[in-house]
Amino acid sequence: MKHRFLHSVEGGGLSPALRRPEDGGLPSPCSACAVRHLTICGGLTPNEMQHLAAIISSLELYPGQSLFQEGDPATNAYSVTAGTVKIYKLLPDGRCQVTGFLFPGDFLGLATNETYAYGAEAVNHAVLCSYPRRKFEALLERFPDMERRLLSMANHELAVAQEQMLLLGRKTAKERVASFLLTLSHNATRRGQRGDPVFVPMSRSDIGDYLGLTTETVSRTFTQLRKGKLIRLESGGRIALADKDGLIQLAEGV
Amino acid sequence: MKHRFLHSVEGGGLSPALRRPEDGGLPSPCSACAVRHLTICGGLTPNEMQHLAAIISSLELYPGQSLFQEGDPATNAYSVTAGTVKIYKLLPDGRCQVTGFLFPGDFLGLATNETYAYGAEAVNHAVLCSYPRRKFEALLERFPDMERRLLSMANHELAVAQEQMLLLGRKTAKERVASFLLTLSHNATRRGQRGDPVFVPMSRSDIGDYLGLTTETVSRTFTQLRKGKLIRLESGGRIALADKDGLIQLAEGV
DNA sequence: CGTGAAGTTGAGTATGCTCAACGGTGGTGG
DNA sequence: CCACCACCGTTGAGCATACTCAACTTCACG
Repeated sequence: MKHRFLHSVEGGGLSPALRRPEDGGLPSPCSACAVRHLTICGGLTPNEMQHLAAIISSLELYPGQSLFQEGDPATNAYSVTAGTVKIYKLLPDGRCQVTGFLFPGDFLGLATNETYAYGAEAVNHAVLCSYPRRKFEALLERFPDMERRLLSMANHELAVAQEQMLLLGRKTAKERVASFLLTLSHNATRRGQRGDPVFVPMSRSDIGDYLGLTTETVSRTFTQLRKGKLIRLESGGRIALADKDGLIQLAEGV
Repeated sequence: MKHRFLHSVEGGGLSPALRRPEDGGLPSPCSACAVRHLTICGGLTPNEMQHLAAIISSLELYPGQSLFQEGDPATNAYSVTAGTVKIYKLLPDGRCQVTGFLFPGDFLGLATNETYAYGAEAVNHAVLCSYPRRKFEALLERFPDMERRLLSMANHELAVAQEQMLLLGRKTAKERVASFLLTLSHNATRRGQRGDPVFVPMSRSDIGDYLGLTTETVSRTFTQLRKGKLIRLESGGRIALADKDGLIQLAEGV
C-alpha cells in the first residue's frame, strides 16, 4: 500500500524545456560537450558528428521531474550530459524498482519497441541531449561505427544488469549497500570525478528502490557501516569510504 | 555455507564434444537448423549465411555439464539450438544467482571483455553452435545487418533483465513463481512449443537460484499454487496453468 | 531392489519490513 | 527575519516472510 505518486505527479505535466541548437541557447552543443568521450559521440568522425549534431536538441530537467513514463510512445532517445537520472519500473500497487541510475555519458531510451519499457525521472538537476528516434535509427544505418559503439554499450549494460541481479537475488542488506557505494565511487572515478568522498545525489528512498530494500533499512545499514568505521557520512550527500578494503570484502560477501 | 560445487565439478573437466562441419557429423548444419528464424541467423542473405556457416562448429552438452565459467577467456560465442542452458554468477562463498535460462534461438557469450562475465552450464541435454569470437566479430564488421540484429537482441535482453530486477527486488515468493511460470510458458509459445502444460526442465534449486529464493521456498510455493488451484503439477516436469488469469493477477501483484 | 539425488514438508529462527515517533533542514509566507 | 510546515532521514518496537536445519518421501537409475 505504499503508493508513491511522486513519479507521476512531480512535474509530470510540465513538458521538459526543449531547445533546438538554432535557438542560440547553446552554441555548438556537441563540440563543447564535456562528456563526449564517454558516450556514443566519442570516437565519431567529424562527418558523423555533424550529422548527429544536426538532429539533437538539448533538454533540462529539474529534480523529481519526469522525462517519460513506462508505456509512453518511444519517440526519443537521450544521453545524459549533466546530473543524475533514474530509470525505474512500477508494479500496479506502487512498488517501485529502480533499474539504474544514469550519469553523464549514459544513454537511454533506445527501446526496440514502440513504447518505453520503463520510466525515467531526474534525481538531480539534469541536462540531456535528445535524439528523435527515427532520425537516430536512420543515422545508425548510415554509420555502422555508431551502431557498433551502441552494441558495445548495450553489452556493458547487460553485464551491469547481471551484477545487479546477483545483488538483488543473493546479497544481504549490508552487502548491497557496500556494493552500491563502491559502484558509485568507481563510476565517479571513471567519469573523472572524486571517488572517495563519493557524491550520493539520490535519496534513501531511491537507494532502497534500487537495492530492493526499504528506506528504513537503507538508513539503518548506513548507520551500521558508519558505526563499524567503514564509511563516514559527510555533509552535502558525500560519503567517505573510510575502510575501502573492508567495504570490498563486505560487498563480495566473503 | 551452502557451497554448491555442482557448477565446477559436474563435467567441468571434460571438454565439450566439438564437431566441425567437415567432420560430416552434421550435414549442412545451418540450412537444416530448426531455430534459424529465432536467432541471428534468421534474416541473413544466402551470402551472409554461407560466411557464417563457414566458421561455426556444433557442440553437445550433457545435463549439468559446464560450457564455460566466469572468468574464462572469452574465445567463443554460442547460440543454443536444442535444450536449455543456464547462465549464472557466483559469490565467493557459493551463493549462486542464475541470471538467465537460454533456449533454442538464444545467443550467449558475446562479451565485450576478454573474459566471460558469467558461467554457463547445460540444464538439459543441449546442442549449441559455436563461433570463434574473433572471426565472428570480423563478420559483424562486414555485415552490419547481423550487427543490427545483435543490437536488437541485446536490447531485448536488457528489457528482460530489467523485468527480472523488478521481480528480484520487489515481488513476493508467490509472485515470483507465478511470473516465472508465465514467462516460461510465453517463451515456449514464441518458439512454437506448447505453452500450457509448460515444460519445466530445470530443478527446484535452479529455479530458486533464478528467483532469489531457496529450493524449499520454491517447493512450498508450488504446493501453495497447486492447493490454490492455480497450477497442476503433471508428470515429466510439466506444469499446467489451471488458472492462467489468476496467475497473471498474481504475477503483476494486484 | 537398492541407492542417491531431487523434492516435499515441518519447526524454529532471523533478516528485513511495517508502523510509528522524532529530529533536522530547507523553503515559504507572514 | 522568524515561524511554520513539509519532507527527508533516523531510530525503535513488533512482526512477517522467507531462510535454516532436519526428516521424510518420491523418483530415476543402476
